[in-house]
Amino acid sequence: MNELATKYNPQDVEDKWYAYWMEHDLFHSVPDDREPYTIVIPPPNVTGVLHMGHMLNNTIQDILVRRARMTGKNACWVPGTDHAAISTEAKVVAKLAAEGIEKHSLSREDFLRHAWDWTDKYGGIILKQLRKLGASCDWARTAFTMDETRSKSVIRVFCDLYEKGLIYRGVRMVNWDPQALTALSDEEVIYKEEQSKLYHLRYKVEGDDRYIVVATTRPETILGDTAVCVNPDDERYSWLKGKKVIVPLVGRAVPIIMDSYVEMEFGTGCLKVTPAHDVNDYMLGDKYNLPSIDIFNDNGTISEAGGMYVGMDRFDVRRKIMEDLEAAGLVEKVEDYVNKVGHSERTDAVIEPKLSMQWFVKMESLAKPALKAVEDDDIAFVPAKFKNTYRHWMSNIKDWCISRQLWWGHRIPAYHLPGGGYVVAESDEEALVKAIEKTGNSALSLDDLQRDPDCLDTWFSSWLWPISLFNGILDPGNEEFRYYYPTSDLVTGPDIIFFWVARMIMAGYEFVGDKPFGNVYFTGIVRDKIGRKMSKSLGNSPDPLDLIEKFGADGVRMGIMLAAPAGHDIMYDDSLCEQGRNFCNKIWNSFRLIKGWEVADAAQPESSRLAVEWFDARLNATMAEMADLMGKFRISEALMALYRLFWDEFSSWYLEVVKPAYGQPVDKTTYNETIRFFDMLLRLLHPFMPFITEELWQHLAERKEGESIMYAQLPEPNEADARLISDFEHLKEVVAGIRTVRKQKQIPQRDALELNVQSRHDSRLDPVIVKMGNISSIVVVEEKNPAAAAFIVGKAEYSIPLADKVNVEEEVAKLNKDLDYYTRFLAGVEKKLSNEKFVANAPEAVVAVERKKKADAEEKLATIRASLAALTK
RNA sequence: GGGCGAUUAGCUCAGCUGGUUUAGAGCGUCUGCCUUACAAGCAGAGGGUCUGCGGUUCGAAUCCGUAAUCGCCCACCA
Repeated sequence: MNELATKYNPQDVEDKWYAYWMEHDLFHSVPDDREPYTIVIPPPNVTGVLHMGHMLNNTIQDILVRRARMTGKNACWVPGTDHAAISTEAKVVAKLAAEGIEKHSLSREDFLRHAWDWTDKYGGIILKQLRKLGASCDWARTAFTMDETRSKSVIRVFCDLYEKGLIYRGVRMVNWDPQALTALSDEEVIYKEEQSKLYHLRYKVEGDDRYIVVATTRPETILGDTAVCVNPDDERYSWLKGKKVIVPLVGRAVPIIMDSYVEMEFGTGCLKVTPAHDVNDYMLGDKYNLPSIDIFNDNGTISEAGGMYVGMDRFDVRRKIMEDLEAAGLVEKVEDYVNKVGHSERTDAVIEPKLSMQWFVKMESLAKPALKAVEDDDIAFVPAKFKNTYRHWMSNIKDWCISRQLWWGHRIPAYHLPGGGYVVAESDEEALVKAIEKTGNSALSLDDLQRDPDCLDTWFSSWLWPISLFNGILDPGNEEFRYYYPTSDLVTGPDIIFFWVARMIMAGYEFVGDKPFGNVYFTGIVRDKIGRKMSKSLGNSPDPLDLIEKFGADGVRMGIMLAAPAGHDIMYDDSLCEQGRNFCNKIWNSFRLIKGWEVADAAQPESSRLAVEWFDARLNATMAEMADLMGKFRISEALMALYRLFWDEFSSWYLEVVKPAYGQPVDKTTYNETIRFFDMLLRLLHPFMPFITEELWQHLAERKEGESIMYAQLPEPNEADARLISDFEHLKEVVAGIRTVRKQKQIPQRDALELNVQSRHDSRLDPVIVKMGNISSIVVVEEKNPAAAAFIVGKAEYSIPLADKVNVEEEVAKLNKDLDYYTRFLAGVEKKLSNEKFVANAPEAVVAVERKKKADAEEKLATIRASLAALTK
């Protein structure tokens, strides 16, 4: 088998095994008697490409799913994509624009045809990329938020909520994206701190030669001013009561209103009121019945209503109007000012608050059971700290603006009637029936009904995902839904806790009456080495596919997982992947070693028998530790435990002990046990590193066609012999001591040495010491041989007689160092024990530990003193 | 403005209800080694007054208070 390359080459195996798994349909799940384990993928944007965040997220899901499969569960990981209304529509609009086609020069139907073409062309690339990663998704179940079942589910839910009175339509101040030309929900607005200016403008008082100064960050909106507001308690302005001021440049006289909303300390204490373009001003306008002048077109240019600068962009106007105000002597001063500006999450355009007719969902009643479920840990958040964030949002929840002025998405199933009013229905036919019923006009035809032009927020389909994937909205009694729902774990980023997680929980209780999942694992955000978020614009995000090419999928998975505790951001660096790749190589070479052995019908050496016994215990201990850690979603710690088991215990110790001398065969018993261990290690590794483990597992024994490590089971660990494990730890130190002596005295490994030992309690593992240290014999001595190099392990002193090679002074110095250390250590323990309060108050067990420490230290000191005496007599 | 979280070795992090021989791991660093599985490796070594200050306690990285720094979330001061 040593014709195998000395280096593992992932490219030779990855695609091969993925194809094998697919060919044998190993990812597919159907309901059966086993316990289900279900994960639904957070659907990536249909036209997106894989980035580091997906990489982390999907690696975790694959680990959970593969492990579940290997512990006897019926694991089902459902993949799919999201239509991503705004961002997909934006991409299509941009593509059309590049071809010289304006969106609105097309009919809705033609535009949608282009959008579907685009989706067919670029859609699902990301799912193909996930295969490179090894994702064991049940591809036969691949869904799309705009496929038939999901679309019908969305419409059904809309109608249901409408019937329940939880959906309403009305004119409200909403977040307007002037680039995407649509309303957004509050969650889709990202506030960014920006360096801007605070402009102090002079408003002349009507019929007076005085003026007042108003501070604003948005001078262009004076075109829509319909009042100026001051605090009623502000004595500086009490003289203004009942007066009017003239809006600069515009020349409109507007009233002074007085409201305690205005902070006297801020700016000049005078607030200009533009009800159409600011949420608070809207509130004031409402309260004081002010006119509202909408000065913007939908695209952010000045409208006719603005009266000046018509057609100019809002930011150009800001510059221009300041010039004009300056020229007119109406600018008091301009200050630097840092404020927060809302940007569209999808297009990054600066949000414009805008009054418009939109559809909303009343959230309060939906939030109640969803909040309780998380409070009660019926749905567990990992890490739990996100409960705080969730609680806060849920208990201050606002109505959800669900309409978007887009064409790409689920069209709102509302039909406007000729004489005003509307009906909501799941189909055109039903709408007509309802319309006739409502109007009493039996002559109505479909042509008389105007379907509402708006689409629904993307998240209005995503929040149904765990339900609609199993057709639980349209057919809640179906077998699959009853089997797979509620799903087990959800793995996602904390950035979509409100967008998605919270809403799925609400949907679960509202539409099914049960939670959508049991645990939510929040991943960290992948950052670069210096802590910056990975982003396209910074160019600091590696392409995951390049990494897979370079380090292998297993190496990348391993590397990224080593650094990823739940909820902690991860600092990505290529060295992590290198570590993963190196580990693959280590596994590969261990395999080469074992497969290179010749097997003989010989007696098993005692050292090998002991090593087998020990490693069996070690393996079981780690299996138990991993099960515990995985149960707590401490995945990276479980992986680290396994990494160390394989590398430090199995490769560095077990294999070195049982490895036959060069050219010698290995006995059959040891060989079989070694294969058994390797098989079990591969199983443990498989969820983390699916490809290399499949490759080696297939080589390890004859396998039937279609057989796979994917379904090799992980047994419950046995009770591990803790005593044997700790004895072996002692042994490792002894061997290390021998190695140190060899190194210091420049004695090659091939020269056998005698080992002396004093005050030792156990000789059970001596054959292993003999083999690992190349020891000719272990001799128990009463007194230290002065011509021997010594070292202490635990309470025992070991020494290697070396005659002339030993420098007595050095040995004495070494012993004195130990003497000093343990003397001080003993002093510390004695101090504790002589403290009456400690002995009186500390638990008995703790005191006993200290007494044991004291006794051990005294015994050790006695040994050291005796050796020193022997050396210096 | 409110809240939450963090601060432990050069880096990334464990350290769970205070008491595991005077704080652990991985990576990196340094020193030897091309030893017949693996230099993507092997054998070793060094490295921390647990962010500062105060408190509680027989005992504090761990609990409390406080300050600083960083991060995140929420909020209608233009």
